[in-house]
Amino acid sequence: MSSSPIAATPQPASVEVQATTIQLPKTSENPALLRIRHSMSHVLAMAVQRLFPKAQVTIGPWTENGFYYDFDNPDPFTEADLKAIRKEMLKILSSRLPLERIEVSREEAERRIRQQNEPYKLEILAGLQEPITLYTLGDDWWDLCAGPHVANTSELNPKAFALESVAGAYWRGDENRAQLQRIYGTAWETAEQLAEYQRRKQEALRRDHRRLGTDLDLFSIEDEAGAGLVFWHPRGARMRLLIEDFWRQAHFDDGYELLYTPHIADIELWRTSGHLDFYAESMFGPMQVDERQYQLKPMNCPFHVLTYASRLRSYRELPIRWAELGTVYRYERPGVMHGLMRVRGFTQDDAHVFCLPEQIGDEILRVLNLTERILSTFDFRHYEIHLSTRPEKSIGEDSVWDLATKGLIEALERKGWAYKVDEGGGAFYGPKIDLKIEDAIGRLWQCSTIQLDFNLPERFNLEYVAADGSRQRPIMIHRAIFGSLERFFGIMTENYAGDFPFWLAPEQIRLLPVTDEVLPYAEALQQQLVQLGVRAKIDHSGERLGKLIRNGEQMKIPLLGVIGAKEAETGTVSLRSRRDGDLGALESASLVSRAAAANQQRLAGLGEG
RNA sequence: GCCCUUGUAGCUCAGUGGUAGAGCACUCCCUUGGUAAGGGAGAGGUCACGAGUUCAAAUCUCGUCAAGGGCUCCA
Repeated sequence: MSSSPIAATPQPASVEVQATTIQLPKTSENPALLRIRHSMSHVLAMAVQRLFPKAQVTIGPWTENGFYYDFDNPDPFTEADLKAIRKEMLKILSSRLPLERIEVSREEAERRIRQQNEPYKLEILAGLQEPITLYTLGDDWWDLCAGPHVANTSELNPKAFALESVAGAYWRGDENRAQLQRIYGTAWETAEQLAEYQRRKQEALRRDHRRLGTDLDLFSIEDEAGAGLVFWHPRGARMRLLIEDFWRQAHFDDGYELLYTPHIADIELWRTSGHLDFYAESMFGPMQVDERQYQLKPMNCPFHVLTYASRLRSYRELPIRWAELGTVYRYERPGVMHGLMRVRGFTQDDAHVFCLPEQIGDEILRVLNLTERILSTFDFRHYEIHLSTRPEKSIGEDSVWDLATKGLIEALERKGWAYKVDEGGGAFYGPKIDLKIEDAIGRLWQCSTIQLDFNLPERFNLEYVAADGSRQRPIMIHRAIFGSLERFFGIMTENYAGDFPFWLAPEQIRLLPVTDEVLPYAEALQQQLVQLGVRAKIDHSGERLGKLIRNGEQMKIPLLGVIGAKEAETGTVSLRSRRDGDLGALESASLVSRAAAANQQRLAGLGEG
C-alpha cells in the first residue's frame, strides 16, 4: 500500500488494527459470495456422503463469514476426517460439476427423498411451500434447496475455502431433539480474502480477554472456588475502581443518587416480585436462616422498588433516579460460562428511574446521553440500536404501552440515533431499547439496555401522590449502561487489545533505573507521581536496561521512564511511550504535572505540560 | 444441560505402562549494564479429583469437576 502525500492527514492516536486494503464482505452484502458459500455447503455435504455413506443430510446454510452443514452421523467427525473431507471437496471442485435447479412436485420430491432414506429432508419438505426446488450437483447428488448457487463447481476457488471446525448442534436448534454434527467452513472469492479472514481470526485470538487477563495479571477464575466466579487481581481491581469512580461521578453529574442494597432477601420478596415464578431456574437455591428462607439476589430491581416504597412519594419528587453497582448471582448452566463474558456472579451498573408518564421521553433521552458519555470515554462510539415493541403476551393497558413506546421513539429521534425496530420483541412487562457497541475489529456486543416496566410497580403497588391528591402509579425505567462490569471489562480489554489508555492503565509509568546509583532519584520521582495519584512503579529487578524495556513492553505499560546518570544529574526522565515511541528527555517536574493532568482529563496519552 | 476436545510447575508445553522434564517467570550469586531476553546456581508438581485394571498408571477404563470449540440459553 502506497500512501500519497495528499492523503497523509494527521491521524489521531488509535488502537485500531492497521487499515487493510482487503475488504471482507459479509455474505448478506454480496450475492456472489452468497452463491459461493451456499454451493460450497452442498459440495461439503456431497463429500461427506461419499466418505461417510451413513451420514444423513439435514441443512447447510451460509453464515456471514462462511457456511456450515449439519449431519446425522453415527460417529462424530474428527479433525482427521476434516482433512479427508477437504480433499474430497477438492476433487469435486476439480471435476467441474454443474449445479442445476430443478422444480419438482411435492410428490416427486417426496419420492426422491424416500428413495435415499433421508428422514430429515422429509421433515424439511413438510414445512416447504410450493414451488419445491432442488439443486443437483453432478449426476448423482442433489439437495432440497431454494438456492441460489453457482452454475458449476469450477466457479468455486479451491484455494479460497477452509473447513474450520466440527461441533455439536441440535436438529432445528431444539435441545430436546437429535444432536447433529456440524461442520463449519469458510469460503471466499480469492485466496487473499481467505488469508485476510484467517489473519483477523488470529487477531481476535490475540485480543482474547482471557489470554490478556492472565498475561497482564488482571483477573482469574479459580477452580477451587467454582466456575463463573471472578477474582480481580490488584491490576484488574485498580482498573475496575477507575471505571467505577468515573461511573459514579458521571451519575452524580446527571442527577442520580446511589444506593447500596443487600445481597440476599427473604424469599417472599422474590415471590412478590414474580422472580420465583418466572426466573427460578436462573437463581441459586434458597438458604434457610432461622425460621426464614433467604434468596441470593439475581437482580437488583426489587430492592430499589422497596426503597421507593419505604415512604410515601410526591409527584414533586419525580423523577427519582437511583443507581447501584449491584452484585448479583445467577445460576448459569454448566458449559455456558465464558471468561468474564458469562459468569455466575457479576456486578450490574443498574439504575431505576421512577417518573411520571409525561417524563418518559425526557428521561429516556437523558439515559441515551449518559450512555453515550460513558461508552465514548472507553472509545466505543459506534452503536447498533434496537427498539423492541409490545409482544403478543404482555401485561398493561394499550394506552400505557403506546405512551411508553412513543416516549422511547421520541427520545431516539431527538437524540438523532438510527435504530431498528424489533416488532413484538419487548418483554412482557414493557418495551425496551437495546444498544450494541462495535469494537475495534468490528464485532458487536450487547451491553446497554433501557427497559420500561409496567409489572413491578403493579406487583409492589408503587404509588405517588399526584397534584390533585390522588394516588397514581409511577412509570419505572430499568437501565444499565455497561450491562455488567465483568462483561464490559472483557469487551473493553479486547477492544484495546490490552493496550489501555493512559488514564485507565493499572500501572501508568514504570521507572527503569539503569544503575543502582540512581535509585534514590527514581524513588523521589516515584513518590511525587504517586502523591498526585499517578500509578508509577520502579522496576527493582536489577536486570539490564534491555530486559527492563522488554518486560515493561510486555506488560503494556503506557510509559517507560529510563533513568540513568544523565537523567539523575539533569532532573529529567527519558520517556518511551508505547503508543508514540521515544519522547526524549522530559523534565521530571513536567512529567509529574502532565501525568496528573492526563488522569484528570482521562487522556489516552500524556497531556500537554 | 447436550456433542466433541482438553486437563502435567505461576505461564507455554514435551513426556503411550517401569525413578516427573524443558523454556519463560520466581529466589539467590556474579555482572552496574543506556532502549525488546547478560551469565550461573536454586527452589517449585498428590501429573485436576475419585475409583478401577495391573507386579507397576501422568500414561489404560469408568465417574466427578473444570476449561476450550459449538448448540441451547443469556448481562
